[in-house]
Amino acid sequence: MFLTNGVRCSNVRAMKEPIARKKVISRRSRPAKSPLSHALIVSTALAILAREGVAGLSLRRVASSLDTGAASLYVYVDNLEGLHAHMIDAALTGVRAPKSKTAHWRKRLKSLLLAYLRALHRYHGLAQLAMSTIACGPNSLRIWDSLLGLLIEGGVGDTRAAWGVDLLILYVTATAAEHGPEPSNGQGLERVKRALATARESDYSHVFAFRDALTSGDGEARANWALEVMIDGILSAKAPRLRSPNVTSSTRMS
Amino acid sequence: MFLTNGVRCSNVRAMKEPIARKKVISRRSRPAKSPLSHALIVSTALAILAREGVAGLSLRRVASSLDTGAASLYVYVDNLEGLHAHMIDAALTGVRAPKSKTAHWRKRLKSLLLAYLRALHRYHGLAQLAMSTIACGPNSLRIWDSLLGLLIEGGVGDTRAAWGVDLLILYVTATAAEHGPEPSNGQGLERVKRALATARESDYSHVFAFRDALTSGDGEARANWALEVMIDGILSAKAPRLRSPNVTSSTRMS
DNA sequence: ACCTGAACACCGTTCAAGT
DNA sequence: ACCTGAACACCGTTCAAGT
Repeated sequence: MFLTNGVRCSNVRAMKEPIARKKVISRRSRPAKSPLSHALIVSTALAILAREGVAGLSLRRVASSLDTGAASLYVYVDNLEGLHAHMIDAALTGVRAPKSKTAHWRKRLKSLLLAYLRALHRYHGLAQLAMSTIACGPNSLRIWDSLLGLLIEGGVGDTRAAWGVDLLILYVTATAAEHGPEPSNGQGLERVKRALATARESDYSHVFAFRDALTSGDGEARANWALEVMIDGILSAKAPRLRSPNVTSSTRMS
Repeated sequence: MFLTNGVRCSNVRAMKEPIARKKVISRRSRPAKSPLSHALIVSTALAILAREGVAGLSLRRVASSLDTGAASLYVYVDNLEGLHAHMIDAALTGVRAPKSKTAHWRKRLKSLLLAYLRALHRYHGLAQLAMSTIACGPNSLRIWDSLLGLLIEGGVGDTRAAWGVDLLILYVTATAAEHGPEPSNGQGLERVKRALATARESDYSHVFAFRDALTSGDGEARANWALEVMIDGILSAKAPRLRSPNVTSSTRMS
């Protein structure tokens, strides 16, 4: 209730300030302008990200959306990076695997990873934040847990499961960051296509031969293919050899 | 000559300014303070990145290292993002695959990818730049070309080669960005370990069971394993099905 | 053609002061 | 306990003016 209200407030304020004067007549008639909270700050920040992308996101911008100064946020937020971490976790709320036994584990695994990909794509630039801040909030942990469970169900029960999950998540996050709906990346892709188009056969014969294949397919198609590749690889890979292959490690001694 | 000199100059100036007064007596005795150039700006920026990390890198900082104002750089550089792109390509200069036939293609492929990984790790935060700016300078093209050639040598001659190279490069770039030597990521890893340590078995049973495996191994060991996984996967994968599977695509008609 | 100072419109973060 | 204005030390980029 408060959350949605807060977000809408920020929406209104974002487009200049015509109503503002009419609404702020009395300081008594409303509860001290929706009493700032951690959740309100995070949801407002996500709303700004959705509307203006990563370039428009700043503590000052969030604060002005909330009709206050940036300093006020520091009661609820450690710093900008901390806010980013909480934004990521909040955006991952709905990301879940299909119910157990409704489909083959492999299908459910891919479904969860693609849901994660779509969540990152829902907000412009969220994936960039996810690349610079390793997410480890409750929603991230839940997703890790599900992924581990699905690989275990698929018979990958050793260190491969842990490293495999790491690989899968890293790939999805990175591909979202690279092929995200960000304007800068849109330009980036154009730049790449131009570079490929001007690559001469004498200099870069293989790039020349594959110049179309290199940029073919949309994001989801490529992600689909890459996930198949990695799952196949994880299934057929050897478990990595470590100093001590199972749980007992030096860290548990010290 | 000028490059190295420029870099050293910036090095000196970085640690306060004791010699400065003695050196800048005459404006005639030196060639208008090493005449600014694209290459000089890029190498100076890389030197700053190496010394102060991504947080210390800015156009103003580069300019002050070069004893001028930020505005002066715009003759040689489009903007900050353009500078980033050139820095990445410059840092990739020495990244090469071992000579043909000196080893199995698979060994040479991994060697090239690990050389790329090490190049990204040489400068703190360069990988982060590489994630936000798709590199497509001459050195990047050369690396792409080598990778494609090696996969082709390994019998992967269709669209898999193009998408496979994309996957491999994306992974290496992303893992360098995530496990980079950046202080922020150092903190990040600590945060993750703490989050894993406090994950309760009742909430996240699989994460709990694999909490050690999830953070075991150093960067290179994990990269090694992940590359094996992906190469295996690429070799055994089906070629992705597209509207038109080979070179001829709609883009060549228009 | 190249360089520059000053300005513009921003940042994150801190801190003394208010309530 | 919570909020705030003002300040600090920065940003990228533009532009008129100089040489």
